[in-house]
Amino acid sequence: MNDNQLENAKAQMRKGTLEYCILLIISKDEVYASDILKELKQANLLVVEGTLYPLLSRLKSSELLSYNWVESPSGPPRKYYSLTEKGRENLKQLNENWQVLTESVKSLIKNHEKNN
Amino acid sequence: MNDNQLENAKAQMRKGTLEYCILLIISKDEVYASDILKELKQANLLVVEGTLYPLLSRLKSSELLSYNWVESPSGPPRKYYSLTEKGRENLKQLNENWQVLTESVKSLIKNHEKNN
DNA sequence: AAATAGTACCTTTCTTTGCAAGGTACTATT
DNA sequence: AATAGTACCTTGCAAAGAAAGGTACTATTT
Repeated sequence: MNDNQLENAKAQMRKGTLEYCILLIISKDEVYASDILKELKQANLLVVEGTLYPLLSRLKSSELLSYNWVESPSGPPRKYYSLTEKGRENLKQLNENWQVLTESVKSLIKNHEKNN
Repeated sequence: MNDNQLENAKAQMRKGTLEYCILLIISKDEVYASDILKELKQANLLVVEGTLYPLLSRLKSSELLSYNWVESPSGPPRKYYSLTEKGRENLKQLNENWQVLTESVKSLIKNHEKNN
């Protein structure tokens, strides 16, 4: 049993937003994996390669993302991702859902604060 | 492969807040499982028994929760849960973490909106 | 008294998924 | 030729949500 329950719960929170955040990032510019990792890091949302690559693949095969290969100035070629139409549609819904969720949590906080 | 990617991502978001929300609910009053399910439902956070019971057990064995048996006016006895000291400490940290996370997401939204 | 319905607890089984670790391959530099 | 840096991906493990099924207590109906 893992008894770092606190870190665990924090990780859970972060995970929940992962896909949403990645779609957000890709919605602006075409980016490749390292760009995404960098932006998530700047936003305090730590993610590693072993998480990101499979997730990008899943989103690709669900047709939310497309990519094209672009040669790098130095090193191997890169996969630059962008949102498909379906991806944009999806992101819009996740935006709404995120708003609803934060409101829900806010109401729970309000109804349960400072009674202990 | 499950290709309801949207529902999936929404579920992910909800899951991320689950433990936090449950601790919030228990922080106010002693409650038993059905109370928790009811409150989560009211907050649009659907959860089922098969999710809740194992989670409560985990929180118990991590010593964030304690319970006592209370006889029901009709039916089998109930486990009424309350937060331990450790549980309250934990909740405080999750509160902070939730604030930080929502700020992070907010900044991502700000930096990536309406450029498509 | 037996059967049924309602409530409350819990477990088994399956699937998804995050992540550490390891692997391949391309380019540039030493 | 060897090393370092970058970029892609996969393998294997563990955690955890959820559907379905199980046990047991009480109250009501037949």
